[in-house]
Amino acid sequence: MADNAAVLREWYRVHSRDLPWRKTKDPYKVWISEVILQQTRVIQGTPYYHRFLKTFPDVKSLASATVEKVLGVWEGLGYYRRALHLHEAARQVVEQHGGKFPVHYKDLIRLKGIGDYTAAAIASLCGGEAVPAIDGNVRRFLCRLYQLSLNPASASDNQYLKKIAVGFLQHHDPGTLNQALIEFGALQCTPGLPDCQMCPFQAECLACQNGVVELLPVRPGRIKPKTRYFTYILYVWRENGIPFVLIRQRATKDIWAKMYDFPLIESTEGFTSAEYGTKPDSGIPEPEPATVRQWMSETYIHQLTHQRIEARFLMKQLSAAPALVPQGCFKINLMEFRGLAKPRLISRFLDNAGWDLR
DNA sequence: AAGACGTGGGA
DNA sequence: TTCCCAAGTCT
Repeated sequence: MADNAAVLREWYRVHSRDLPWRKTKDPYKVWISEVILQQTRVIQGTPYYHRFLKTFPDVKSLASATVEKVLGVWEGLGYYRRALHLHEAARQVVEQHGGKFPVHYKDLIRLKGIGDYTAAAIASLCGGEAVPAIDGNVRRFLCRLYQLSLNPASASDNQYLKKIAVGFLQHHDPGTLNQALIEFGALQCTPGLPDCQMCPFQAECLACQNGVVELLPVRPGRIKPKTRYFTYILYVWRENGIPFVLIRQRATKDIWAKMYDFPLIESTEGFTSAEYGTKPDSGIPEPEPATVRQWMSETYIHQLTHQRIEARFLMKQLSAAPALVPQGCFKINLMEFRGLAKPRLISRFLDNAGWDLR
């Protein structure tokens, strides 16, 4: 084959973006950037990269932080499990590597939240290891270049793709080559409407020659999002004129693991304020003291990749703090709650209807 | 091995 | 409005 690696290096020399995490070979910083960029656009992740490193400049500061603090910095980025894994992996590094962040694939792959791609990226960028870092960009480029209808769920297909990528890493700086492969997929060999006229591989690209660029790589079938109906119950009261609410920390299995929101009734259908309490599964008992007045918010539609949440907020204003706090809930002053990590849905509600709570 | 896990942006 | 995502990992 023509020297694709050389073509790619030259393309990268000319076209690579000046991204903040490319200025360093510190594996800690590269790790943070790689995790932030998982399933996340550069434009969306960049402010978080700066904020995260400012808050946690090194692995030890991250390891010694509380999980609440880590989640708080991550608030708004999504896929919050990443923040939990980051925290856990930092502790692993302190305990198992004396706080020195590893740069070898075999060590990296053992860390929580670091999979095949991220381990290879850090190992090649920071350790010079010749391991292929195949992300969505690289997969797209290679599948098109060689017209491969690989099954993304097939382990053997992915092994095959790795062998092809390794071919690009021979005799050169593997970190730079991996970066170049990724950048090429991100900027030139884009998912939709790539500008193949401008592509240095135009003559060699099998997908381009055969007019199947748009069909590759093969995408897994998409599942239609399921609708869930949330009715949040907001117990609101005042202490010395300051508004308080009842909140709770979410479980680890469902969406928004370990983040904070309000007591919640989930139903198979939405129900109205009037229906609240009349349906069998509208659980939470009437508080003591009794509700002074209550009203229902408008419906908030929260569209996610795999689910659509229709949420409403039933405000129940109490004359004083509830005598009995439901299991798992606790009282908090509304201002303090603003400082806790919460899903976007809750932030939106607070920004929007927060006035009602005063 | 398939499904879950978020968000904001663009077509 | 609705759909498709964007530098994956975990279970």
